[in-house]
Amino acid sequence: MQEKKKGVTIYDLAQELNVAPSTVSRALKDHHSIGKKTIKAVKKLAEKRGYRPNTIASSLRTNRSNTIGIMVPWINRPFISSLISGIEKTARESGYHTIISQSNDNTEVEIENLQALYDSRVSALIVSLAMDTTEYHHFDLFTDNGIPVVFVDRIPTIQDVHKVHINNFNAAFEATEHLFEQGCQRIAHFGGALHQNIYEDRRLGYIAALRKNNLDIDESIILQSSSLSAEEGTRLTEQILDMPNPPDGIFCANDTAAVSAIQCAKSRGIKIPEELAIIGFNNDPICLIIDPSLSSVHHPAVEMGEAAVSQALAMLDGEIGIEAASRMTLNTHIVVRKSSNRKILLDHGSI
Amino acid sequence: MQEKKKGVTIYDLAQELNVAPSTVSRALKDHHSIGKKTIKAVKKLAEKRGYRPNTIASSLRTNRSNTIGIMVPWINRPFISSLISGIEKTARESGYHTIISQSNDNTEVEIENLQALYDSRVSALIVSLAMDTTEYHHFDLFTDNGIPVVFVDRIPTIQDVHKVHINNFNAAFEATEHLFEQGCQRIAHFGGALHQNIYEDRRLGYIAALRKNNLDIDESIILQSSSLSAEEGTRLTEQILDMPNPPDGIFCANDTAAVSAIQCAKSRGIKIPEELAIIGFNNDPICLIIDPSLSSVHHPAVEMGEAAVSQALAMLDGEIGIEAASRMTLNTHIVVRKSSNRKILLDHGSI
DNA sequence: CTTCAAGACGCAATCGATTGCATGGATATT
DNA sequence: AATATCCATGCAATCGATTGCGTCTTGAAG
Repeated sequence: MQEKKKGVTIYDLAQELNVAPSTVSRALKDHHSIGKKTIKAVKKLAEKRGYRPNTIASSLRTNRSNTIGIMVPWINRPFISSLISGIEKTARESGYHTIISQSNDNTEVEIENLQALYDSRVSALIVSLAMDTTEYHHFDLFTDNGIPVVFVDRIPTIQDVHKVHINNFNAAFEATEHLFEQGCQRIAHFGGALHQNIYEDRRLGYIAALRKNNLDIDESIILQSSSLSAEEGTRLTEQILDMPNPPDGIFCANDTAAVSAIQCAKSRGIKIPEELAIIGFNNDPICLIIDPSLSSVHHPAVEMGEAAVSQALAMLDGEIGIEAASRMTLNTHIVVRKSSNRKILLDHGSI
Repeated sequence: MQEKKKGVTIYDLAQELNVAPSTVSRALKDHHSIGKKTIKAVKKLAEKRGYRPNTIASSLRTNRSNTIGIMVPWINRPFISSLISGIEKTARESGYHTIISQSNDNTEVEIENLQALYDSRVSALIVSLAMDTTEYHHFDLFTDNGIPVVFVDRIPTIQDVHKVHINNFNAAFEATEHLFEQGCQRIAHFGGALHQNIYEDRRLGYIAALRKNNLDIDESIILQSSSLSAEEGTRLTEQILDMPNPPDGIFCANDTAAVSAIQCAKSRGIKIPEELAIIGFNNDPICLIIDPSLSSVHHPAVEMGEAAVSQALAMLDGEIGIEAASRMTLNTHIVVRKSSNRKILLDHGSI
């Protein structure tokens, strides 16, 4: 009964069956050149002895770790954890493990942890950049060594990389135009750090929507925050509500700050959406919790994770060149809820 | 400039420096028996050639993967993603990687993925059980082979395992008593699957609090739900509000369902907390979003992750026997917010 | 000048699985 | 019956790093 602490290896099985380890190895994976009875015997004994393959040894020999590395700013954010969930699920279904690392939105930590991910020889890497990352040479280690790198959501501004993202420009355009259609004439924007293209694109989409509908573009109500945290949302909201001519709509680049905006406006007795219509971004669960419920742009987190893994695997299979660049753009749609619904709409889905 | 696709190894460095690979290996880790100039030369060349250790080879040789496996029901839940965040951070600081797997609350998936985690020879395993897991033999693979297993939050009912958890009984007791102190005389309870000890303990703590304060124990307002989802929360709330003598307080075993209860009660025009006081469990971010803000039991997710890693590492270091059983119980405290605050309190922290 | 010791480094086995090539036996072909 | 063919399996190198032990150099002590 006393199990060997070292675990069962193919050598143990080979010895017990009087065959070569190579035969055991082949038998376990139904190699055609191994006899049927041998295969059966090997598998039976493997089962009996509780044999489990040592993927470390296998990885060393084959030079394939079957592991996908993830680098994200934070794990415990609704969007990111859903993204990871999608990655893990898809990876597992394809026989890959998922190894995870967070940068805490700090480029230096990102660099450090990327090295560790490389050291463990991940088969592919999926990345959402730290907020302050503006240089990308730390990814050369991977690309130079033929390891696929797929960027998701927060992607580099350079061209020759593989990306999975949404069309932030269009999404922002639609969200802003939605506010206009609801009668807003003076729409503010709360954005994030502009060197992150997602925030830059959202800003541009917002501006384009204003232009198209002949609304003034007033820089004093186009605000940026490096974190778009709840506190920042409150601060920005107070700032615009204190203005002599406050806006009648806000397009906010995330839901966290949008919720703060709702709470702040409510506390001032401002009616939402009548006096101030608000739409957020991400379609986080809190959209349904806040009262009035928050309209938002649906951000397909799980699907993005799945798509990123698909891209990575396609590169590993040689279907897409690693040196090449690819781009996969997923669809978003706005979800109209009470915070922006001034008219009775029968529309894009609601609560 | 053309990098070898295979990457630089200690053999490459050894050859270039005319020393043995063993010398390079030792030099890279400052082995005392290697001369200072040699060490310097090796490190310099390693840097120059962009050498990165192959942890797979190292793991095979040393039989130590420096990887901690995580098995959780879902990644994208506030509590779990914070737990993972704590695990990843602590593990990384100790030189360990984190490999992640989700069971989708399904025992069969849990078993399957655990095998894969074993195959990759994780150094230790941290687990929060699937909702329907009631047998634990699939963990024998690890314990029989000397791999530390630490259970977190959703832990087995058996004794001889290592656990990190909170005192659910006490937490529930305090939460329930808090409602009593606020004047509630008929307190309902929404619980989870009772074969999961966390829900059983919360139920027992609730009952004990009723007993202590001489309140009736009415089974008709002690409800269970296997998921405690938002939908289930709504259903249970409607059920009790439809009763001829509805309760004046609810202690709910998670925040998701508690939020539904608030929304459902509000929609019926019931005043919270005056007519119905509610307290949840977990202290999820949504507690601050819902109006009125939700009182809850603070569940130290990140700290639990840290503690679990500490336990696992202590076992790896031999400070704690692997066969033995240990238990680490973290403190909770109730956070009183508007949903249960009938009196003006100066208390355990608030919004 | 000899001896001993410490310091510095190399040799070769090892971890477990994989795989190209070789080999032995059985079956089939003429 | 002899040769060709195929099937099943074994041999041994390999992946990259680690490590016990042996060897050689050099400086110091006697």
